[in-house]
Amino acid sequence: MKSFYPKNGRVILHVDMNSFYASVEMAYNPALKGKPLAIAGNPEERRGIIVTCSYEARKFGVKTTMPLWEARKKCPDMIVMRPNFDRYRAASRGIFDILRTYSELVEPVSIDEGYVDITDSYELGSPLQIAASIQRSIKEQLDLPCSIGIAPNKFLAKMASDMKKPMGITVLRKRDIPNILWPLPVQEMHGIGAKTAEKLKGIDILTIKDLASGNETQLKKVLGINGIRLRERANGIDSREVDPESVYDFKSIGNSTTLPRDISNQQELLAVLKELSQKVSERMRKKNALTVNISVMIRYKDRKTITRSRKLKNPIIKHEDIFEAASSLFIEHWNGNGVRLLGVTAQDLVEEEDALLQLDLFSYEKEAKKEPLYQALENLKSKFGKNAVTKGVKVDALKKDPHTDTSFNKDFLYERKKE
DNA sequence: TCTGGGGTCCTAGGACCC
DNA sequence: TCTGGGGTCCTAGGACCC
Repeated sequence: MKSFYPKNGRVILHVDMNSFYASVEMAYNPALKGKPLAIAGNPEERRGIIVTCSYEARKFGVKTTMPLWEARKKCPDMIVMRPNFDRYRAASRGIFDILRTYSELVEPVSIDEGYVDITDSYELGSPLQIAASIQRSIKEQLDLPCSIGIAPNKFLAKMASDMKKPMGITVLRKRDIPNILWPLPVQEMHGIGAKTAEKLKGIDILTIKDLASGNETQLKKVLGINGIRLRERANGIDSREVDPESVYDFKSIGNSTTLPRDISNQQELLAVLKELSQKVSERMRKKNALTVNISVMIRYKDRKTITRSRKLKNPIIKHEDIFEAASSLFIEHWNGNGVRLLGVTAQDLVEEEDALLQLDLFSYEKEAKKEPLYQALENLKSKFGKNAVTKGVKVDALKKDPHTDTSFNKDFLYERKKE
């Protein structure tokens, strides 16, 4: 079995839940099984789009992101439910707990899909046996269906999991690429959407095979660096590792909302921004993240959407500070027309320690002009509390300080931190 | 009768510095 | 009088995915 894979290669699974939200509802209420079911937002609040639907509903042509009225026209007997996110999150936790019993190298990529590196799990059986066991466990323990792709890298595993649904298991070896991957139209590829497919059509690239042998200079001209990467993927090359830590790696935290009706009253809009700021702040606290960049999104009633962002001098986390940044951005850029959607996003997140470092350096630059370093640090300490003085600050601050005292080393500073 | 909300990554142009 | 070229930061927007 191991000889199926290149020497020293990896064995990666991509586990993809089938119509996840709908399946969770069916597991929760088995009377729904076998029926056309859609999870959709409330049309009264202008959130009436299909989020997920069961395979029975798909038979009628119902698709994700389709407006609810259109889906109902196609499938009048469809059962429609509002999303129960707590339920889905609980199911998701259960799934990843199961996956982690097969390998420690589990990387969730969204609520309903993830990669598992089973290269070192050979004692549990062949890759095919492991995949079958995972699929069975998830079905038996949680009553949820999934499809699994088995391949030597993430990209191929992802493509493979898409090939048999529901409850499929697909092996995609390097040598299968010409027969299985290459005949597919290029837009089937993960990472290629309508726009990219259109651009590729312009240079006569229609299938993944065309892309695999495409002219690099031409691809770079049309798609930039992404063109080169897509060509690599089309050839089955992908060196990304399965990274269990990436879940903790947040780049931004944002909340947005489509308003139940278009609003052009500034007070009302500011009230919405305030609520969004509070939500963002709350989520940041849960993750111990601060931000140095706030952005606001405004979608007007004609659906024209703008985003405006601002870099901040100091990291913030309090909802008042977020609201202040968001509201000033809004007031500066809102054109007065009716607003359909508002969003607030904290971009450029920094961890608490790094944030203190930035805070300190900023303050230090001011202080250092008048006092020697040790005095400046004392002042910082009294201002921001002892935790404000972190190891990072000292090292950087020392580098910058013209009055550096060599006895003023890191050890001393570590001690200070412990106080 | 319309078209959600959560993200990531990349590009491009202007400011600014050397 | 006539102006280079590289690098980085900031901002806005686009493309894509689930």
